[in-house]
Amino acid sequence: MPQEIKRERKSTQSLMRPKRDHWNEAPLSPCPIPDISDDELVTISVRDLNRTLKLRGLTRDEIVRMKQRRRTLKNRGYAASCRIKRIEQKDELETEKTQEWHDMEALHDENNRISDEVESLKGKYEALRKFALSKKIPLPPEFETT
Amino acid sequence: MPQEIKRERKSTQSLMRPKRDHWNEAPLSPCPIPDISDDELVTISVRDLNRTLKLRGLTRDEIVRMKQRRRTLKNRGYAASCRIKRIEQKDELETEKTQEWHDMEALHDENNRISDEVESLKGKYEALRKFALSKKIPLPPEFETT
DNA sequence: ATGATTAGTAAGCAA
DNA sequence: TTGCTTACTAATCAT
Repeated sequence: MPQEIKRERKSTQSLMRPKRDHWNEAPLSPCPIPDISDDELVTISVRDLNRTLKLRGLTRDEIVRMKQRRRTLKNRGYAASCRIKRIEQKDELETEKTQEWHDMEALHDENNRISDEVESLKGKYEALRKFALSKKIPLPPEFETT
Repeated sequence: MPQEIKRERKSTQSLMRPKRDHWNEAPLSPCPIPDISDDELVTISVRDLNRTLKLRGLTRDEIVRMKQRRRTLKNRGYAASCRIKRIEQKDELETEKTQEWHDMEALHDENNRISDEVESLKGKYEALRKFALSKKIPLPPEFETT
């Protein structure tokens, strides 16, 4: 039973991303030319980088590796900001949630306040009605019910 | 200026594999010993795995690599469920948020309803009071104000 | 040993 | 080419 193999360099139609298998891949190649710090390498413009590489007389292969290293360093930064963005969005959601919770509480309080007012008014109204009745005043029909 | 701090990978040495040109080259020898599928390798118990490996007469180094591959495959699964968990939690937060939004709307409606009731009662009370006054009935002090 | 989580890496997509 | 997002790996931590 053969293992699942290899690395599909050009998976054309697959909607799903191919599973990577690092076991069949080459190890990382170290920075070919120390002399340019990583900070510089990611910061420098493409144009300046090319010029610098030419000036130092690097071979084609070394140039390719420098380019790759640049890409890798950039990717490192992208990944980091992607993670930061993710947790920020999560924090944002949680903040909004607690805010809504507070708003809800306020609405509940307001609700209770108004409900009390309703009760109070009902009592007042009823008291007035009873007072009128006690004075033997015939009330119009709209005041007959509680 | 110091480079950014990179986390040390201690056991790189033992994982070193022969160099291979980056892409488009047949793998020299698949690291894991075929004959045991990845599915089996992650599923099987440690005890059974050890027994199987012994039976097949693998070298110490091969055994170590099989163990490492097992760990790697497990890690792959852990990472996957970690990602799933993350998006599930996000979905959960969003669901709760929309739920709270609906609850808020309901509370607002209820609030308006009760406010209307208050207005209605105030009107009724005032009407009754005016009616009483029109009948020249002296009202007790608690009914004097609106 | 197992499971979870993190940073780093490359693939693939989008602009 | 650049930036972002994803799956995967190894390291690290906790159990």
